[in-house]
Amino acid sequence: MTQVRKRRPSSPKQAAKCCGPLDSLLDPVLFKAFSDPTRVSLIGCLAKCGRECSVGEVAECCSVDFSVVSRHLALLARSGVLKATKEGRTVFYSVRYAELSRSFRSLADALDECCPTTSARRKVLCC
Amino acid sequence: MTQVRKRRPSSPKQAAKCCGPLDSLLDPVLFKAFSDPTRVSLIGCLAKCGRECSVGEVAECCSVDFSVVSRHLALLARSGVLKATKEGRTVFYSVRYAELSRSFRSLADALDECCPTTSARRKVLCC
DNA sequence: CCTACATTTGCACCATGACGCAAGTACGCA
DNA sequence: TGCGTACTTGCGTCATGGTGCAAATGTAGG
Repeated sequence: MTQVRKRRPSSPKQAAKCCGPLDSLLDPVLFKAFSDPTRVSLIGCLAKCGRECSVGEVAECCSVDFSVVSRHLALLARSGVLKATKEGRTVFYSVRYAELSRSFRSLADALDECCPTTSARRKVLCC
Repeated sequence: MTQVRKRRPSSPKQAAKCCGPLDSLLDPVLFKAFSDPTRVSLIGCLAKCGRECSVGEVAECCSVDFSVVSRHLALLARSGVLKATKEGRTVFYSVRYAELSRSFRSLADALDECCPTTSARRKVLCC
């Protein structure tokens, strides 16, 4: 044993609320939505389409199973990336461009505020 | 069997290069870096710190094992989120604020361009 | 009501990834 | 060269998540 380790078995995966608005903007749920290549390709398909698409239409875009597409689209809707509109038995999905743009832009703003080159160099010690 | 499915067993997880700049900006690697709560808390710790931090300093911020912090920070550096600077046997990590801000801002721009409310409604059929 | 269609859900399988411990590496210093 | 410090890496374990198939659900139309 050559090293001191900290082992607090309770509360793994806690979110440390640290740096002002940055923490709330870095939502793991939103980023997880974009972290899978299949999901990204589905978003790309919807973007290329330029209109609302049904699950079946999106499924024609990619090689995975129909049910997989359904699950991915539902997850993306839950994450706030897509908007789901049900018409009869068909569900139309579309990209929430404006909301996403706003999220990423405010995240960029928050990052700029933290940037040591633009703001004065802070001396706050970590924890 | 009540449903037609497509099964192209070759090339799973292909990235469909669809909608102009959007696809290249939606890099799953970058988003995967932000998709883990522990990693996000480490980033928050570095942000709160406001300066370069060693692995040991960051490790004091959270409850996970030292080795876990080391791995997460290395991954974040590989993903382009952090900058690693080695001084002797100590590695200092800092957040690439400017680069990240630029990435997210250009992503927001690309999303705005795709937005049907700002640009003319397109009629392109998907696939 | 019955049937066809669009989508969702249950289940099993497998790959990936996060984690902790221990051992290994790299570096500075005496 | 030996020791201590700072970090990395190998390995086993466990949880999560992506996938495909089949069955179930929900919904319109005859």
